[in-house]
Amino acid sequence: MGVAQADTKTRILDTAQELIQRRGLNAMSFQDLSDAVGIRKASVHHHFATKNDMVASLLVRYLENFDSAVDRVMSSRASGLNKLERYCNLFLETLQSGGQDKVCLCGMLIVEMASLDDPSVVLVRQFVRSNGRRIEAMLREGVEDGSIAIRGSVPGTARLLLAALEGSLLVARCEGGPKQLAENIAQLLTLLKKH
Amino acid sequence: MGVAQADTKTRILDTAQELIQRRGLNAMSFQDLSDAVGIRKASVHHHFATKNDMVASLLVRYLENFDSAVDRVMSSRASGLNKLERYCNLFLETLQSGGQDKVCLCGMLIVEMASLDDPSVVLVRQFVRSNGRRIEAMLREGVEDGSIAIRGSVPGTARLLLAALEGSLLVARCEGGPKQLAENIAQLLTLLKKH
DNA sequence: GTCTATAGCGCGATAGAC
DNA sequence: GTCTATCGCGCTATAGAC
Repeated sequence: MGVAQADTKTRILDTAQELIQRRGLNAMSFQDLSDAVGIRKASVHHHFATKNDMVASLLVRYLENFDSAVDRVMSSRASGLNKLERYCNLFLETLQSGGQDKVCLCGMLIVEMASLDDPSVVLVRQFVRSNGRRIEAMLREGVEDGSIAIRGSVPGTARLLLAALEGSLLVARCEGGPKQLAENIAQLLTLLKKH
Repeated sequence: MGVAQADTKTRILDTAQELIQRRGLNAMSFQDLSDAVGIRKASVHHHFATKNDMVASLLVRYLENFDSAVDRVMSSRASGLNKLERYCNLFLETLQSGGQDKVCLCGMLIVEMASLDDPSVVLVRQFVRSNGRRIEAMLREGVEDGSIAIRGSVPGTARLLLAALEGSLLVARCEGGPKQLAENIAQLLTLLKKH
């Protein structure tokens, strides 16, 4: 068998994710997917009956992958601050992976939330809540191990941090690119570091 | 003459801004505008030949209005921190004005930048650069008058602040609403306040 | 400045052969 | 699982009467 090519369903999802993160949900069509994957539009519909089904599948996969990546960061032996730094770098990888100009899939879909149907809306909200909670956990660890000093509440700081990361992804792609995002992350960590 | 109704062009722009901030550029059509304003689609085209012309006009007006609002904030006699607080509240007003669920027009258009043509792209970039510079000015004032203490560079802090505001607008509309945004702003100011 | 009417296209989605 | 073909709709944009 040798190295198998990713199955069609996966290739469709990969392409869809790339296009949505770059252009947005409403600027991506089944025709775009069909062109990129190299099959016909009707064949795309065979794998995903409707556009909303596709987005929902995409979100499930994205949340799983992101969660796994965060698991890996959190299960390391590093300090709270160090874990947080590696968590922030997940967003940097998002911007850089594939081509450029990508934002967080959920950041994009929050903006286009009015175009989403029921299952997808819930999943986007879940991403925000889940990441908020995990940032909280890292902050608490950092406070306990002495690597982080926060002003204000832990949940408040966590929510601000997530918002700052999503916003930095946005702004970076119109001014400064990955280098700008890296600077924003460094600045964020400076604010949290215990001096 | 009494109280004149806003002219048609203005009413079209008002509606377009509302719809774009709520749903996105690609989810707003000339038909939507025509329905909301109460004239026919062709009449909308009389005022704005193409969609891109309309977005460009909208951005020019938005940048002017936002700049004026920032002028008013900056020309007051308040401390640097106080000015910054009032500046942040401009974003809170954005979310609350009209209906709800609105994000910054430029935040929305950064996300949909791939769908923009030349004049509009430049204007969105200009918004980011201009606001970055003005936040820098307020930070410097605050450092001088002793109301603000920053860690890291002034330009770095300014860029992070703008990104955090844009991101907070996004996240707030999917979790927590205006109350959440207000909390994020309070948290931001806490980080900057000299203790 | 507003209207009716329509061109021309791309979209999401479906039917049915292979 | 992929294909050809097509439906029905909404979109941006234009032509031309009033």
